[in-house]
Amino acid sequence: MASHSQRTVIVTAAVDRFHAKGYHATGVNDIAVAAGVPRGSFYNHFASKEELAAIVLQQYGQTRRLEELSDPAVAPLERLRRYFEFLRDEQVEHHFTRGCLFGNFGSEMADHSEVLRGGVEHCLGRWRAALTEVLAEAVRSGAVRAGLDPEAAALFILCAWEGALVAARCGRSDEAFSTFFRVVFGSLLQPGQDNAPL
Amino acid sequence: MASHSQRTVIVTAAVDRFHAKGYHATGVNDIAVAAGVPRGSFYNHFASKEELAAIVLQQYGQTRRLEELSDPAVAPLERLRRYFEFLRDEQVEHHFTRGCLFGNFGSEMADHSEVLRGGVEHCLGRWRAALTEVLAEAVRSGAVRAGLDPEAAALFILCAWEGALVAARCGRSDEAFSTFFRVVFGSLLQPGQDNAPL
Amino acid sequence: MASHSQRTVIVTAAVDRFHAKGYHATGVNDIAVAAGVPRGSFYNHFASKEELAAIVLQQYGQTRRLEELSDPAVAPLERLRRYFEFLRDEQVEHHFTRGCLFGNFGSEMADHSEVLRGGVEHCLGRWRAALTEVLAEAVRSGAVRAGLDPEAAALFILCAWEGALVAARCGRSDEAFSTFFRVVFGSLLQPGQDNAPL
Amino acid sequence: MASHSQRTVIVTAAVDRFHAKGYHATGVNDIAVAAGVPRGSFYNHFASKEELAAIVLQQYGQTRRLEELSDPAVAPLERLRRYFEFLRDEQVEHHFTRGCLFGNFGSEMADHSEVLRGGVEHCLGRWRAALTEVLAEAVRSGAVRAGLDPEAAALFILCAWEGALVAARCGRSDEAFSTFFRVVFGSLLQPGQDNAPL
DNA sequence: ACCTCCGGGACCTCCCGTTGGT
DNA sequence: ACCAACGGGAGGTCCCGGAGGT
Repeated sequence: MASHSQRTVIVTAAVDRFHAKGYHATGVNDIAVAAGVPRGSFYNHFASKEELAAIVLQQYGQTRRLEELSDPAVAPLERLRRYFEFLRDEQVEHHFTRGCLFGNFGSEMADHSEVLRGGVEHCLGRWRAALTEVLAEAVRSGAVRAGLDPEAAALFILCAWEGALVAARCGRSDEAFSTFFRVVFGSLLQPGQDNAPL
Repeated sequence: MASHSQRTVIVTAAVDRFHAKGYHATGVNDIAVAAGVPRGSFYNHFASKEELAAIVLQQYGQTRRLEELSDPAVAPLERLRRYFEFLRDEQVEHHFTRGCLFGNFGSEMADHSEVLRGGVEHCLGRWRAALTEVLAEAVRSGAVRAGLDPEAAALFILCAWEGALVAARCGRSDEAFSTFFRVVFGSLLQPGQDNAPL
Repeated sequence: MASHSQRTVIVTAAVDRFHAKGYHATGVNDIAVAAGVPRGSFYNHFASKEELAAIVLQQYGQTRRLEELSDPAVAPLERLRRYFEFLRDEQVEHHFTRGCLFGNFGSEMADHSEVLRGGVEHCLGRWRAALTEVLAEAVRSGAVRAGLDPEAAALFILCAWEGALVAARCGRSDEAFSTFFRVVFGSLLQPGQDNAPL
Repeated sequence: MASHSQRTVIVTAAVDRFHAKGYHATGVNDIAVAAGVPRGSFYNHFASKEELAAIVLQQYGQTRRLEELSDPAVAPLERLRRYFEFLRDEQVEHHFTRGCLFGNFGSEMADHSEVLRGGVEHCLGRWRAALTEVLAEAVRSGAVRAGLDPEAAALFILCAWEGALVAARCGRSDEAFSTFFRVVFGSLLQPGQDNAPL
């Protein structure tokens, strides 16, 4: 049990460090220090830094609150908006730093680690699936036009969001976020066309 | 000239290495080897790896073919499409690896290097400005609806593209690219609404 | 114990190398080679070269035989003389090279490393305290005149000795040492005045 | 001529840098930057860093104001006191940093560079000779007791001073200096013995 | 005569992963 | 099961000195 809790402590610390500094810039030692465990015990719990990173990806995924996307108490489009507002607020709190661990790892590691590329792919897939479901609901409820392809829209919106994160980090401003909201909720997901605000 | 040949060689090699492996995973030695210069000579040309990376950013920017975006011989929307087709083909040739150096550096380094964050911001700004100009032309020519805000659309499209690059790398597929084209050219930039393909 | 044996080996080697070559001219690698340990292990034991140097200072202090200065079996003045004869003989054995690590580090590093400056200050303070005690005993026993201020005399003698070390190294002769003995024991610490040999 | 003045600029800058940082910690580049000359031109003027250091030693010697020690307008003992007050004030101005370049180079380099060891020896010899002369005058004038050996006293005082410099640097206080003055001028060079203040 | 550029080598530091003893 | 100690190797940086062109 002790070992299990220690493992949890390491993973939690690793989520934070990897998110803050990226894969290469985070040392095994950084993580051990942040977790308050002796460095030497690291390899009792994880075969390698890479394996830990894959676990961290899963753990980070559980903080993405995908369950809120399927809350039946809220209208689908409103749910979607609230969801991205949550993501946006998270970034604002961090002063537009850190971005999304999926995008960060994808960008830094996809070409160099099959396990991390696959991990990010899996996580993004689950994310996309959740978005797809919300959008499908919205179509069914008539909140968006019938012709919208939920799967494609989910992918596109997800890409736009990930790109907006990078732009916001580099610009240290929320312009990319506000534009994201304007386009996605004011135009892309609007039934009519006359009121397209973009 | 001869006196700068070695510097140029280093920058060229560095563009390739940084693009392929990212900032942290690329060693000064990697670059020196790739450039075929002794590593001891590196600091005769660049104050630091970070400074070189900033120069690499500029150099990479010059391979983005922004000038094609202002070719008056081609209709604005067609120009824009061809431009992103060029970017897409580049990725396909690399089998969906590497992505965009701007996004890569932005994601990996924006929080940790002011000079690189600023460099990416600057490059993205020039990129966005070029996109804005094309879109403004498209509006003036009636190719897209009059209400479109060229500046906002440019930022959004740029974000969507950067996100698509990450998704394509992680999925090793062009689905993100084809979706990008469907949405951007089939819906976002369409004057009418009946044909919205998304 | 075994777990500290390597650390001890490194410190011992470092005392020798720092003493022989000074701080800057001694590389971490020099020390590792002298100690017979792989250089990669160095930072398992010491946070930095500077930290090791501080430890070396303490270790060197323990070879200064301060305990001989408080040997009650020998008359205070005789004790003092024997003590400096020991120091002198050490230098003669080394053919007037190396000098005193305290003086060397003080001269080379005091302005550039607070930790080493403080370390030298501390060591010199303990040295001075031991000298002060001997001189106070000598005053109490009447071996030197009652008016002598032991604390001031200790500092002065210590300074004169450190200076003599530098002079002897540069002159490759013991003239500075013999003069030191003539003045200190023949004049400064003499009760009478007729026999002042200087 | 231009080359000669440039050489002078380099030497002047080198005196300052070597004095402030020591031999090893001062790079040829540091000196070139401080002198405002291109680094590459350094070896047009000096065969090596070591050669420059030897020249710097001479140059530094000319700032020691040895001529003041032979000013016939001032009584010998007063001259001597004023001289060391000048040296002391110099240190106080620098907040007890830097010390004496002779002692610094002697301590750091005597064992490792014959040319610098010899240079320091020569400079200290000239210094000692000047002190010897003042002391001999003092003896002749009856200001100090007839039995004093000027040559030995000069060496001893010089050693005590050099040691005091190191102690003052490490302690960041003038205690070593004030003690030096008390002992040298209050005791060592006093004709009588009853008033010996130490 | 000058000085840009060059370059082999070494600097201190720290990496990630393993081993051996408790 | 744990973890201090280990270790081979590489990290970015900078050294002093020379070579070659202006």
